[in-house]
Amino acid sequence: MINSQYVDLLRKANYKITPQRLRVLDYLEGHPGHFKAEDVYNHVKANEPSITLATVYNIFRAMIRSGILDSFEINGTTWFESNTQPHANLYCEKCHKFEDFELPANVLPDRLSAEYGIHVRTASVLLKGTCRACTGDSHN
Amino acid sequence: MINSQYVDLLRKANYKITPQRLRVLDYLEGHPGHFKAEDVYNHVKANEPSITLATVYNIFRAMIRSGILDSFEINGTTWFESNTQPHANLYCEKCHKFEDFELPANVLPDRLSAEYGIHVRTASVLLKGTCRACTGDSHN
DNA sequence: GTGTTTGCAAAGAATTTGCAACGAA
DNA sequence: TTCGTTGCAAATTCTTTGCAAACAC
Repeated sequence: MINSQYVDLLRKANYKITPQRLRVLDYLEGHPGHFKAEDVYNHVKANEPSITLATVYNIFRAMIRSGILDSFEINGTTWFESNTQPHANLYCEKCHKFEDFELPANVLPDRLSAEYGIHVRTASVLLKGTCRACTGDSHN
Repeated sequence: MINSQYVDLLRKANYKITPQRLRVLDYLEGHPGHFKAEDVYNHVKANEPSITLATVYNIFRAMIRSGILDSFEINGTTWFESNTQPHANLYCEKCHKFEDFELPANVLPDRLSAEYGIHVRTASVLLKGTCRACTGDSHN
């Protein structure tokens, strides 16, 4: 099964494998991009009607601690993503979608740690502006 | 007066110069680092007792639009800073203070815009980890 | 004078908490 | 069996809003 890597990560971090957590992993499989708690809540509710938003938040915390998810905040809401590799997130202020961009090697956490004599646990690069599609768009 | 540059920026953006806004500028002058709305509120209250938190938020919005302040979010609260030059903010998870770091030229907004064919209006690099002081600290 | 800003109280949005019942290991 | 997890409701925290009075220009 395609999610077994994530299941392993949960197990390694001493989390139990519950049906709710498996349904969230299903969501990740089908949605490689960026999502809010409510997006996942709405999706999981279809198969697991008793689940609550609080449980989704709870599960996200476990998954972040397991190394499955990363998160960042925009305008008071937290966005999650399963791309845990260092990268830049561009939030398009026109179409309100995200686009990922590679980061130059010299801003990767390890490089920053080494260069500055600090310990960088997480690094998030958040760009706000206009995405490729909307920039190329003539009618704006 | 040392704040005249900020006053000019407010004027250029068509904002009026009110006593409350001047008191917030006073705060900036004495606090070059990172602060929350409540920090400024508590400080300004001393000279302007009728000010409210809502007004501070209101003033911050005007100052962001004037190019005086930048902001970013951590754990559900918004932090503000008057350093509007591109840089990385390290949030130390041990001492809960911030430390600023220069960014390599290839992650400056203009470079990213050019390289990726997008328009980058703001770029925020947020590092979480352990600051220089706490990393060098033996007892942890 | 005119339109902006302030102060106040109340609303809003997102996330967390407490706790009893449930369930994975 | 045991302790972590879920579901539910309520609470919290941060930020915004509506509106009348005050004020900058």
